[in-house]
Amino acid sequence: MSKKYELDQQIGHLLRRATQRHTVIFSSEFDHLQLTPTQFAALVTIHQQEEVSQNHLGRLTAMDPATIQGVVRRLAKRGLVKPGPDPNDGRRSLWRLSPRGREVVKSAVPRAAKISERTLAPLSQTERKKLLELIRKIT
Amino acid sequence: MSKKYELDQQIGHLLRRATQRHTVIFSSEFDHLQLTPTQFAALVTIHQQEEVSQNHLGRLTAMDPATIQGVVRRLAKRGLVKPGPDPNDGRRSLWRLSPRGREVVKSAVPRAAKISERTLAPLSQTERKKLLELIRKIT
DNA sequence: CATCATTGATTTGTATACAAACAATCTTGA
DNA sequence: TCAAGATTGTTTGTATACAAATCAATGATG
Repeated sequence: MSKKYELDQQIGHLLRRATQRHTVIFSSEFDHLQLTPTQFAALVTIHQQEEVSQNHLGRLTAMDPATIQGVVRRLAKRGLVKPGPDPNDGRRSLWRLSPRGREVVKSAVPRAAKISERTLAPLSQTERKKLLELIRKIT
Repeated sequence: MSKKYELDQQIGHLLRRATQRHTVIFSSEFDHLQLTPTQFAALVTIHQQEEVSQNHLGRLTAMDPATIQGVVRRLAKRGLVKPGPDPNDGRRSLWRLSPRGREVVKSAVPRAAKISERTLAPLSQTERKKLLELIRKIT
């Protein structure tokens, strides 16, 4: 006797639904800054690295070369990041935050914490810890 | 003293990473059928409903009207689903599986179970249950 | 040092994902 | 019954996401 296939019990579907809810929360907090989750991830990571090549940035933020290319291009168009040459490697461009980019990161980080908080709001402190631990294991 | 902002400790980033890994597993199992996760979700749901309108299908699978439109259109182009008129509502089209669509679902469901299994492989049985329970809570 | 594999970045094509605006149709309430 | 509001589905535009092909530049190896 085969069990019925239930979408709501499949990890893939649940991941998708949870991501959707998180995205809604993210947009509501970042509405004024007009930043997407991936754009924010890229900005914060450039901030932490000071200076980083495009593909390396992609690896640090889990985006493939084609994806990070688009993200960086849009951030550059808005003047939040600036490219510079790599004296040791003619293929690379090294990306840095512009002054405006630094401002944005500064005002964004506290909001980002709030987003994680709101996303995990249905859970107790113990459950939050457990969830992060378990998700990390299947990553 | 402010703690450093760590991408790897944010629920949003972890959800994204876990989804990426799941997608890779999904693709490897469904390579021969050339089905995406959302396409499969739509097919299974039509199968369970026998007959369903486009927007309702979208709600059942957590896709907005614009997204489900594209998914259904691609499935229809491949002859896996067929539209019919709704005698009670001139706006609706009622979608059903084609014979070929039923075959695909039949061969796909066991593979889908395997995908969930592989995705959760790093976890014990207890942990799997716990993870599904916790993710469901933040959905 | 010449060759060949590797890496960095871009481009094209396909597939979600969703906001916003729209036309057609249906439902409801005064 | 009829006007107002809601629902169904489409279209446009923007933003991931990734495969695959390509080109330029670097690195490794004999």
